[in-house]
Amino acid sequence: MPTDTRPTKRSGTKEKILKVSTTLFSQLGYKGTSVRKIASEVGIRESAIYNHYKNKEEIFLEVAKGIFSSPFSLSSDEIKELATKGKPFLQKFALQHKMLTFDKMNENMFRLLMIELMQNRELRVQFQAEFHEKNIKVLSEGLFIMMQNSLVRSGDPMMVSYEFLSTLFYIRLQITLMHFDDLSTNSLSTHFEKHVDFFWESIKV
Amino acid sequence: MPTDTRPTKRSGTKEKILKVSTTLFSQLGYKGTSVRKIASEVGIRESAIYNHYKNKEEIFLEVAKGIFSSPFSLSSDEIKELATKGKPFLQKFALQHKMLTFDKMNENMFRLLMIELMQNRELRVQFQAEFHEKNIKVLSEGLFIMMQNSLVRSGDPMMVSYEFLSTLFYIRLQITLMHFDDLSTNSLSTHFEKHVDFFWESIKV
DNA sequence: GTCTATATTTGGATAGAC
DNA sequence: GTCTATCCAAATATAGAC
Repeated sequence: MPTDTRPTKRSGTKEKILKVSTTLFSQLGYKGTSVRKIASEVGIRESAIYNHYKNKEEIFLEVAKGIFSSPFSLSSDEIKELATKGKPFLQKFALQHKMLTFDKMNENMFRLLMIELMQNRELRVQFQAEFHEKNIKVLSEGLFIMMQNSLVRSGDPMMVSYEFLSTLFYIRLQITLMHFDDLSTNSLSTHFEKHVDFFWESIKV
Repeated sequence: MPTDTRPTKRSGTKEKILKVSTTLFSQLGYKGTSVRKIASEVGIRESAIYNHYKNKEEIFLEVAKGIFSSPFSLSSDEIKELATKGKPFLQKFALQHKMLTFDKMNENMFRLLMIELMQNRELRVQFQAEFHEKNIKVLSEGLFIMMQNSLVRSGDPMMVSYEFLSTLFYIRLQITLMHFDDLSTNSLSTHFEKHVDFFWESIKV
């Protein structure tokens, strides 16, 4: 059987719907985005949408899947290795956040998260687990090692992680807001590095 | 003329509309809140709403006015006085944020802000000016004085203020999210104080 | 100032021809 | 898989009686 007999005809319409929807949802939110608008941008009629997705909700859920999927992560081994060096661990962590912040796709996802966070309980639960707790865990592991090695002053690793993470979040929020209005983020782009420098001075022994 | 001849008949309906709208907008956002729902909660018909407000937008703008109006502020004199003592300045500032966070009305306003921030340009501009810059200014003034008096290590007051403010914001966001789902914020309620303690240790000479 | 009735628009979704 | 046609529900808003 040399011929490709996959059932999916690859016209790409489904992918295009998803792409257009991602942009619209991240700019207008769930309620602000109509199936009409999606269809219009894709270049097909509303009814044709329903050949690919059961309803608007299904499109949104597909889009929302991408919110907490990060292209970056630190393995337990990487954490251990970097943490013994001290500052480079924080630098790496902050750099990953910076890259996410300036990545177009992740920016859309962050915007969508902010829009729907107050209106979607499931998203709040996921934010707590997939963003907050996950990041606190990674940071705590690193900081715990640094404390053991007397690289940083001792304290509650979770609490110190909280301090470090919260500023990264705020920088990301501000940059995302400015990008929305096509404002320059030059002055903010170095904030990630400045934050690491300030923080390291704060905790190093 | 002993009789009160004010043109406004004080039935209180207009105030009730505003109150109900505030709650609904802060829970469901602008698009999620219908005039129907507002009228129903107030206990009148939709059409009666229009005797008090021109349209839905006008109600929203009236509600939105309260977002950046804070019952707290620090005068220039208060800043100078507290800043010379060092830590008490930061404690006072953080305490004010804590009170805002746990005040029902301000919690609604913060929620509304978060919902509409990504969808309303005017709100983004106001957030930058009325929240971010205003707070950075107050903090910078205090920190500048502390640096002059050699109470804290020298550095860029604006940058240090940014570090301090961002964590307050993140704590507030988390608490607001948890209150939305009726979750206990016991473990978070002391974060404001812990943040001040940690931060003071970080910057004090 | 509130009501009933109604106009109008917008949005989600389906049926059936091609 | 896409189109036209259509339906239905929900939402904003207005007119006019009481």
